[in-house]
Amino acid sequence: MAAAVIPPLDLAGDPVVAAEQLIGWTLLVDGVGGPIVETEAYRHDDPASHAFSGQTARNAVMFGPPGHIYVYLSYGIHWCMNISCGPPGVGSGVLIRALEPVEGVDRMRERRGDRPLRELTGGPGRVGQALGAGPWLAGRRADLRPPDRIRQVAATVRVGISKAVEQPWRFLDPDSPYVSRRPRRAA
DNA sequence: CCTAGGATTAGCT
DNA sequence: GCTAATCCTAGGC
Repeated sequence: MAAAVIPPLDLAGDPVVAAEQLIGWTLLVDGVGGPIVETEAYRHDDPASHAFSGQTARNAVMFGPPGHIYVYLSYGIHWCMNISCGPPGVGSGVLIRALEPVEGVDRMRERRGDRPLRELTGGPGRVGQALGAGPWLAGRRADLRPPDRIRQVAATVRVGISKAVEQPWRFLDPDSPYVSRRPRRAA
């Protein structure tokens, strides 16, 4: 029988490509995490990107080497996790919007409360909380493991932004119950 | 210095 | 469906 084809992962190039390839890869922080099922790409020349206005102390990780963790505080409450992409100096990344809670579920529940699996890591703020994200993770190398199986990948428009809203740069596994919300088709 | 607003979520109507 | 919670950052004065 044919060997399973592991999708390639190239974080050093276009974050849109990386965001699609990352679906199915397992992300761990100190052993806690699981397969990524939803991402969004943020290009350097993208008005919706934190890197759009140039490098600052806060977004510096996006301008560093690919494969490192960029965290930011959303709405003053939620620490969201990204993986830096592209060649150093450019400034791009992929937001991790949802993953399947597989490794360290107990620790996720310690951090998120005793909630059903679907509510542990479905949403960028939830992923951050479940994996213990905060400023202390900034710049750490992302712990990524290859997919254990092939997944479907659907592209939709991104969520919660006010600029470049038409770009279909959100990717998700349409068969996973752990995505943050049902897919909406790109216009 | 001061202010507006955000890559969101939870809880209530 | 609507909105409060909560705080950091960029940008304007």
